Amino acid sequence: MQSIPTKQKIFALADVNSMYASCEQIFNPKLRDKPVVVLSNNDGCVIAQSKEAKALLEIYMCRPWFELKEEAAKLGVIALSSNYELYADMSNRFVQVLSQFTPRIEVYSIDESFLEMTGINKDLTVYGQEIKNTVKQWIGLPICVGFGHSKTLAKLANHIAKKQVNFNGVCDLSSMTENEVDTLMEKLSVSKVWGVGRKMEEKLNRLGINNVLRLKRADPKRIRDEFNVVLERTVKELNGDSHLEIEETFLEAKQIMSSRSFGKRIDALNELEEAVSYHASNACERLRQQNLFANAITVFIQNSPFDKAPYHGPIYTFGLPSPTNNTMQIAKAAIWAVRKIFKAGIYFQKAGVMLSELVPQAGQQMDIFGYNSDNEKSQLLMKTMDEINKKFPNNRFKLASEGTKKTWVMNRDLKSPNYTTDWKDLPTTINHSRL
DNA sequence: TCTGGGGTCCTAGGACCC
DNA sequence: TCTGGGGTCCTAGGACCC
Repeated sequence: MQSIPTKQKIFALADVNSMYASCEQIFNPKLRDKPVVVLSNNDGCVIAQSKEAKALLEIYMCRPWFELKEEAAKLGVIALSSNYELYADMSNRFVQVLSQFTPRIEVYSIDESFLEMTGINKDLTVYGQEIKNTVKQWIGLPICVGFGHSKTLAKLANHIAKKQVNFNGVCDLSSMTENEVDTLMEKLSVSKVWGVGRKMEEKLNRLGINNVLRLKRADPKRIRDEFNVVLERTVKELNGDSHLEIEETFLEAKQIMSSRSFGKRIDALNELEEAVSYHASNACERLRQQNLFANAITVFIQNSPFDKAPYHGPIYTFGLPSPTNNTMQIAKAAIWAVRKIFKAGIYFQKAGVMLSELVPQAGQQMDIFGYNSDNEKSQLLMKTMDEINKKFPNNRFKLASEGTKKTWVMNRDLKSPNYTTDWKDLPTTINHSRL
């Protein structure tokens, strides 16, 4: 028996255009209307391009910067290291503005949010323009908005709004006729669908499903047999049958990871200990922000897959004696683990710490002596540490084991100032003359 | 010299139990 | 002379997302 939807839902997806590049352009007028690229940590790869940079060369994305540098310089492309403090702050402001338009928002990533629009009796194309213009006016970010009867359709609508200029940044699939929607879908490759990556695209194409319309019309049962339940759900969502809800509630993390590649290769144990100690401290800070405690820790170190030497990536996971979020305890455990997996003569490129089996404060277990190993004194110390670090982010209060030399720290040579989160970087008339 | 970091969900297969 | 079947839990690995 087929269930008939009593009332179709409506979702919107609001997404910032070239988020990182746009943030940089807002605060530095010299970057406006210029080709700008933002680089990953260590200035490794291109992870964002302004629309001007995209126009020059689409394939910059995800390619290593050292290969592109020269050519980019000739084309007048300006490169910047990523400034996550700035992007995170702008992202919060973006969500603030969106909350003016609907009470139900799901912050999906740093640059996109789903909005529940069911029951909002307005011309959504007009409403979308209003959202777009308000965000632009209040915080300066350019966005696109897509509407549809499922999250998957809202995502697709957003893609259309972004790529097809005649939509002027807003696409509402929910008010179109089935024929109009199908015509749009027929022109899009399946890889544009949320949840279809490279592997699935290849397999779908082999089965003759080479555009979105064909995926929409595919038999869900067959898709489930050939692929999995997730893609089956996607097919239903493409048909306007909503299976994914807005997730407003803050989901508790299941694991917290801190890892990063080094600015240079490292073969000394003491430097690896410093890096691992830093990551333990960083992960613990995020653990405490969510009032969680970890039961298990994983430490890994690895050389680069791009180096000539064979891949070596030892990884060690073990349970902690009792759930903790104490930086000193976890850093000690991490150092112990890295000593265990360290091998001399390997030039390591990356290290990381992952905390898992996370439990909320209430679920904290007592150890066999009947009291928490995280006694009140150490809790107070952690709290003080977090408060100091919040006030002085550039002068962190940290463990001695993190070291002071930081030879392993990543390169961010081209980073812009922290315009919105650091008083001394606040844009002023004086700073503007410098820009 | 230089090739991101942080996640989630699902599945298959092994171990173990009755 | 027999070698079933179903359930659960765990782990590793694949695929995907931004």
